[in-house]
Amino acid sequence: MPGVTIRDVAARAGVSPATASRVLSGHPATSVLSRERVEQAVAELGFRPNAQARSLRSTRTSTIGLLISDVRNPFFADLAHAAEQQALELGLITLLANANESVEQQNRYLDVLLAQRVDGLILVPQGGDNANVEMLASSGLPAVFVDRVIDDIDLPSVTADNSSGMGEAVQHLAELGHRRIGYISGPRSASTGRERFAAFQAATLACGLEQDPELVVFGDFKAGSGAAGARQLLDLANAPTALIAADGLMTMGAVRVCQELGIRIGEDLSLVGYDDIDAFAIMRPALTLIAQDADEMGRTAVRLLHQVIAGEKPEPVVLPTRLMVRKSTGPAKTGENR
Amino acid sequence: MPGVTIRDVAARAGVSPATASRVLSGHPATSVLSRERVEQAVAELGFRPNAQARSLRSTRTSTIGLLISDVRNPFFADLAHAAEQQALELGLITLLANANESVEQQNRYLDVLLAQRVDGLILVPQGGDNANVEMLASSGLPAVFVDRVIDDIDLPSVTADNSSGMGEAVQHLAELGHRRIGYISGPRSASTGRERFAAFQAATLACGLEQDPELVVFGDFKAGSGAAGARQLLDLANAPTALIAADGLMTMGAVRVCQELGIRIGEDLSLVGYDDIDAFAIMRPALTLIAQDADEMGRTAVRLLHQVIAGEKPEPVVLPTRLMVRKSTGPAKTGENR
DNA sequence: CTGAAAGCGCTTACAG
DNA sequence: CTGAAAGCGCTTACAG
Repeated sequence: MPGVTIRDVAARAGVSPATASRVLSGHPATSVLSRERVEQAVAELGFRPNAQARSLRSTRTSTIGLLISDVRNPFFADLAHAAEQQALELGLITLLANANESVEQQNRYLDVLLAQRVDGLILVPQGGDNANVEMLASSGLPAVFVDRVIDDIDLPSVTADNSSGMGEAVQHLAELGHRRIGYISGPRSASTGRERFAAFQAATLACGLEQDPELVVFGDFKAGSGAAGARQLLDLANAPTALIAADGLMTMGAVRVCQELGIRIGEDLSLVGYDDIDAFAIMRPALTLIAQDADEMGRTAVRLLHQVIAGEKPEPVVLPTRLMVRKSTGPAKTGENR
Repeated sequence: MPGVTIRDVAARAGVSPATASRVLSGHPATSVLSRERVEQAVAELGFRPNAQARSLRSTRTSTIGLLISDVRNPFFADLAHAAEQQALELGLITLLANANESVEQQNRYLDVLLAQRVDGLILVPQGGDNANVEMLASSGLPAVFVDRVIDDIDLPSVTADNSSGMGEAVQHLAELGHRRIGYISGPRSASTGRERFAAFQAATLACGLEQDPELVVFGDFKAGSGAAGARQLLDLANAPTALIAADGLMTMGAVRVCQELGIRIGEDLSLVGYDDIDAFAIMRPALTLIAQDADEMGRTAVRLLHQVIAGEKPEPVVLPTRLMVRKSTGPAKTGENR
């Protein structure tokens, strides 16, 4: 393939490069004879069109970028998988990029993806320096937000209702008699971090639970911060009887700490996780959690992007979240805290 | 950005496109004055170089492709993350593609990645139709295999020692008194599937365990097949007292089935998983497993590819695997099988 | 249905 | 240090 160009193909087929190009791109104005000859030449030469040159001319790549915040987070892995399958159905190829929960890295990939001239971009925006995202939005390149959103940037989006599932979770714990609920929050820089936290505060207020600021600790959506947060909350002189973590990885960290500390989840402490991850189903006790549909979110993002590419301006989509009650939540221990 | 080209920048800076290009690409032969002017023009215009055009001319993209077999498999997610970080350190940007354990999809992405003219490619090859991979190998594009390998294709590779960890696992179970070990194998189309299975057979033979073909079932490295396999093995009239699954996802499936069946892992049944996944550490009982270092594998793959790009021909690397004994394995139940 | 020609946006010897 | 010019590999009006 190296060095085989469309002129080689054309020469071998005895046609002009223009005709070869038409055959290759399925243009209707080609004769059967040309088609046969060109196709044979392509096969013989092992010709592989140079996408760079092609899209330089035609300005389409049939490729979309999907910039997620963390491949290692099962939620995003699921989302990416579903998005990619949906894209395939629409004839689009997905190039995945991993921001690794870092704005700097996000911005770097943003540059690359734009430079590669993807036809569109699906973005889980990081918080922080939005200059590049603003540039993206104003560049006219079809783009949509998924999962997270940046407030002042007007792009179609698919997000989850970060409020209802959280509300159900708090109410569930309140009904079990918990008064002091510890909260391991996502970062304030992410819309999901802010919204879930706001929902937590609103719900604890509505249920008349304690509003002690000590009960809230901020993490970064990674496991380490969930572990650190759990440790800090459980070390409190007046420790909470229940914990909610605001994403899957932080939940993992919290579970690990409980195990290290010998705390029996579901008995000594109630724990509500976030995201319906396989690992949470096989844990014993199985984890009560706030579920969102990662697959649907990924598929919807691609569909929205497809509409944007087609020139439409789709409305924002908000997907439901819901509490799945399993075995990690139980009645609050009255009297002493463990 | 749309429409802003290097000539616009040059015009605004009062220099030729050639000079603008030199400044942009850090060519030494530029005056301070030109540099300043061009940089200012770039900033004012929000110019973003077109990577397509650039690499069409220079034939380098500073981009590598990483084609993995399943994003949702934590092993590959970890590997991808580590590879990407290592690539960044070497100034390379990673475009991730997900074959989804399908040759067809792999081949499709292979086409795209080649068409995008990545500077190199890291590939977890699927089994089946190798035509495209052969083409890749003979195309001269720098490429390396990671995790899996295709026998007759001579490409540098980094793999794990699929034999030693498996050997330890079988021996461990034998020492606990297990005579009938069920094995949930990966597909024969993958080198890892074949090698682990061969190691299992060799080890059971060496330990003098039963060689009943009924004890082996073949899956596809996905959770569903692990579940189906476990169910089939546990339904046997003469069911095994221990199970080994050949990858992380199939292990997850097997665990799920045990739980559904009310089988107590570590007591009624010993279970050895594959891959050192977070979920397996927080399970109760914590899972005994065969661990390989996904991070190191990802990093090594990038390093090898980097060498290939530099014109070297690196030796294959084989990383160790090892048994981590935790709580899911115990003495074989004598007498009745549950 | 086909070909000659121009051009997509850059980079790079070649002169100076 | 700089510019004019050619060219990377395609595609696409424009004529015919």
